[in-house]
Amino acid sequence: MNQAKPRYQQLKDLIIGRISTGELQPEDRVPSENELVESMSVSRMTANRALRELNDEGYVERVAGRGTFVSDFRSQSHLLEVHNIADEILRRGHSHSCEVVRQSRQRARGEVAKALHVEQGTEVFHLLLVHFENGVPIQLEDRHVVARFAPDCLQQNFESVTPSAYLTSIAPLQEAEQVVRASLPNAAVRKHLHIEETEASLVVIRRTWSHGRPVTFARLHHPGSRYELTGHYTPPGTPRSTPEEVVQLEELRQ
Amino acid sequence: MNQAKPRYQQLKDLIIGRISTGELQPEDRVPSENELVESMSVSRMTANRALRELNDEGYVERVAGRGTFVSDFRSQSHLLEVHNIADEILRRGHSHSCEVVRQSRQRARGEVAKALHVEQGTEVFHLLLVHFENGVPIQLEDRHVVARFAPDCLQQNFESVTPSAYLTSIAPLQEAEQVVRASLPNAAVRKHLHIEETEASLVVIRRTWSHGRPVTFARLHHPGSRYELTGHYTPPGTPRSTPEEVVQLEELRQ
DNA sequence: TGTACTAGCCTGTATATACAACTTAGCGAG
DNA sequence: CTCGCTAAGTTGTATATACAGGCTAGTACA
Repeated sequence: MNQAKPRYQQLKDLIIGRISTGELQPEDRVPSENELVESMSVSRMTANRALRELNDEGYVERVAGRGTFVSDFRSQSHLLEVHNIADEILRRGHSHSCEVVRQSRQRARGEVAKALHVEQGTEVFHLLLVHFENGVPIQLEDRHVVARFAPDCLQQNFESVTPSAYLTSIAPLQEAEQVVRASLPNAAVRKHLHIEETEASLVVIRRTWSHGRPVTFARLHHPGSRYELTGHYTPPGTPRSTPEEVVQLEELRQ
Repeated sequence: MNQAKPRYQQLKDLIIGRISTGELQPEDRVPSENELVESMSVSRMTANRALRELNDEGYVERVAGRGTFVSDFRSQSHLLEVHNIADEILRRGHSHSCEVVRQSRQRARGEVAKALHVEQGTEVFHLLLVHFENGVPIQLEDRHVVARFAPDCLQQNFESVTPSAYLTSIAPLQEAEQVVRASLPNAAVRKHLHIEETEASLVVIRRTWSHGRPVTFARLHHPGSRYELTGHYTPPGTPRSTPEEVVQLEELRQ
């Protein structure tokens, strides 16, 4: 059942791994194509494809004549792009960890049943996870999953596999809706996110479909002082903004 | 000064051109790699790279053994879509009104100067407007505009023409960046939005460009209890959601 | 000492070739 | 007629090779 991944993908995974463990820090030099040819026994074109795709995906930056270097920030992502908190953190070159607060079987009630298009009392799984960026809590994930789409959900270890990765493995994402809200979090949320009573939280409510049916419904709480959504809009046919401009925006955010 | 584009990019441009003129419709078959080898006199690897990147970018879908086909269009709106509060309100069938709190000439300082890429002390206009939906305050718009792009800004009556309409009339929007944050508003913001001390606000910080230069920088404050951003995501090739499902989401928001 | 140049590394692109896996149409045996 | 096989076309991947062009450090020369 386990397909052997293509060689260029193995190279990408290897390098992403080194970035995510912190072995490679932003600005660090990534092995050159010729070094990968030597050490990994691949052709230069294969090494080229791996590094080029990592460049396109924003993990690294390549400079002809100098080399390939780990990126500092993620290139623009659409606000609505369905993103995975773990990938987002890793792409920033930071470490991601996850703590499972609850992983249980429940009967769908009220809002959850309505959102998932199931009858009251239908079996669902409930996940409550805290995601950490460099040890600091950055997201409280409160997720319900329709049980029959994910029968082995309770057996998963979500401290090593992220729910996003698990869910896309059992059901391909086909559609998603998001609502973004600002609110004052209750005591339980404040406790998990380590925030003050006077701090707002940014809440993303997301529902995703597969095969025409709602599969999962999640409320993602973030500390207002440590998290924001960013986006970039360019009408068709406009030249990309230069990295310099993006840096300007970074400063502006402080 | 004009570099010759690489061959694979020329192929991509050619195919994108055929799609944008309508010569190639969604679901239509795109020339295969071997056909491009013949007709364009390139190697198969070059044709492969062009089609593979068009696939990664969502223009086409490739199926091993069958061929390459134009994707169903990606006209879904992004959360990031630059929207106009007045249009949004009118679209909901509600009434929009606007109160001008301040409309003055200023010298750019600190964050504003940096965001607009101008020297400290450059002349800018400052607008402070409150937008109402059915008489209820829904947005506090705190906007700075580079003066030389909008010389008659102070003469405008923003209670009848919205700033968005005015600004697009003087300078075509070419690029925009947004940051979305949750925060606890200060007393002034609370007063204008008629909200309690214990209510969070959703803040959209938006910067827009025209002709390669920042033109305006706005902070849009919204009451957390009465405003939210919504979005919808559909990967290429997925059937659209039915109106019924959207209605379901509306209910869910209550 | 200072400047100019070059050797060596790096990425970027392009080609020719090869094999694997998937899909479909068509053909042939039963 | 139907089932199954095969051949041809397609994408997916991998390799070896080649040349162009950017960058840098170190060397040779003035």
